[in-house]
Amino acid sequence: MKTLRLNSNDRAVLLGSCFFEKLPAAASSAILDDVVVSTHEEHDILFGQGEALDQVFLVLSGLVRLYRLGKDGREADIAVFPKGELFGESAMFLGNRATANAQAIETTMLARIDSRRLRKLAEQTPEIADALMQLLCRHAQMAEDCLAEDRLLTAPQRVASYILGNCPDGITNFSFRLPFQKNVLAGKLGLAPEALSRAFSALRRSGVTVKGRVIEIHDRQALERF
Amino acid sequence: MKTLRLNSNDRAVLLGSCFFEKLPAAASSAILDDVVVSTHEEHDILFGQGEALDQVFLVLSGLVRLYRLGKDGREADIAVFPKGELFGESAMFLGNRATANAQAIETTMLARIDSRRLRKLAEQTPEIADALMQLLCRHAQMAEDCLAEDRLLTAPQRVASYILGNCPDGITNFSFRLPFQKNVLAGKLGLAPEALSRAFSALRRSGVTVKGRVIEIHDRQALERF
DNA sequence: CGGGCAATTGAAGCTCGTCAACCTTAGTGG
DNA sequence: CCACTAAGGTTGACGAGCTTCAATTGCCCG
Repeated sequence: MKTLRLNSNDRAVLLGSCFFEKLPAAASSAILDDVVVSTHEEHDILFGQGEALDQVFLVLSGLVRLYRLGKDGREADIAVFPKGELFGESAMFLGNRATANAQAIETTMLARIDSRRLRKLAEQTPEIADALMQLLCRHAQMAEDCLAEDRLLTAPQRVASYILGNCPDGITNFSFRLPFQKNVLAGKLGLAPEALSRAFSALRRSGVTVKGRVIEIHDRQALERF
Repeated sequence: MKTLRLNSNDRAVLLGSCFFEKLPAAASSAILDDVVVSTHEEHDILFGQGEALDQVFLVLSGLVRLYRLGKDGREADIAVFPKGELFGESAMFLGNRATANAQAIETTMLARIDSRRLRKLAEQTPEIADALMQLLCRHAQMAEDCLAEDRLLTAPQRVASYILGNCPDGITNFSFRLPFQKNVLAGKLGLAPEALSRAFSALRRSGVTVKGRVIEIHDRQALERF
């Protein structure tokens, strides 16, 4: 891991991210004042469950996976964060201890924000507090969505749901590229890689073709009915 | 559903709840200024997924279940809120739309707080904003915990984990009473009632006895190893 | 004592995880 | 240009774990 200062490109990514987007410029630059940038290789562990954690992270490039470990060493993914996502914010309110592990899935650049300072800024600036609440809310929703899908849907249905989530409304014919390896998608959906493979096979009958990372939907209706 | 004003007992429950506990008195009474109380029978639906929702709820007595519906009518529990818990707060930040259904599991009294007003108060009062962030964080964690347990643990392990969560540290012999029907516990753990039953059977061999709603642990170590 | 509901138990079926083998692709070096 | 390798992905076979349905037991409150 190397640490750097913030360059202008990084700054653009930060300001364009979901969290900073709606903040007034003054608030943003107050936060960005002492941001540090770090780079990580694929498979690098960013922090581990239970460790002290006094920073909040924003993905400048690459991909980060949040997961927990079972007693037997098995891993369960909680979330996957692409470029522009802020994560690690919950430690801020839970005694500065990480509640999960974080790992870089690809070569990744992170912006690191001091959480104590951010919290102080949130006290002084209602807009920042509001942005934080929206972020927490979004993350809570993501987890609840996952939980509900895990409990209500079968593997092919979860995959169908993921595909539909990437397909604009009112279009029957559509194609898009997975933003990561199938491996990662499987983890995100709570499936073994083999199960994901079989799910794709099952969806072929409903007009889904998969070539490498490219997914084509030929009949949106059929997917929705699945 | 009947609606009432706030009496002194309700007020005590509110002020003693996790959310209000740490708030300065001025902030609390500002919020409680226009609180309304409503009563509900067992099985009453409090609100439904997708409905407009401009209130936040606090359980004064009884029990509330948050759940989502699958296409086939099956239900997946997201959370169960006992007395003193605040819920429905996420709608505040997501366009005032409920993202799940809520149902009274028992005869229940709710305090209803206008969410627009609460949000305004949060802007003006950093302590309220902070309490909200902690609440959101706790709820996010609860969902993540559930998700991780669902994915990492078998049914008996999840039940063991639930029992251990109700058993103070450093004690080998312990007994407590379930705060709700086994039915509800099954839902909370993402199990069919039959599966919960079988899980209890399996745990008998590890020193857990169940009589009605009373659970006895005779060997904490054995449970932890499970 | 009996009705009704929760809880338990049994049997059957389905979904998914696991293990192993195989295929495909890309990258490497002769 | 082609053989070789390595890693991701796919397929098959099998078993574990949970759901479902059905029947039974246990329990509370009339």
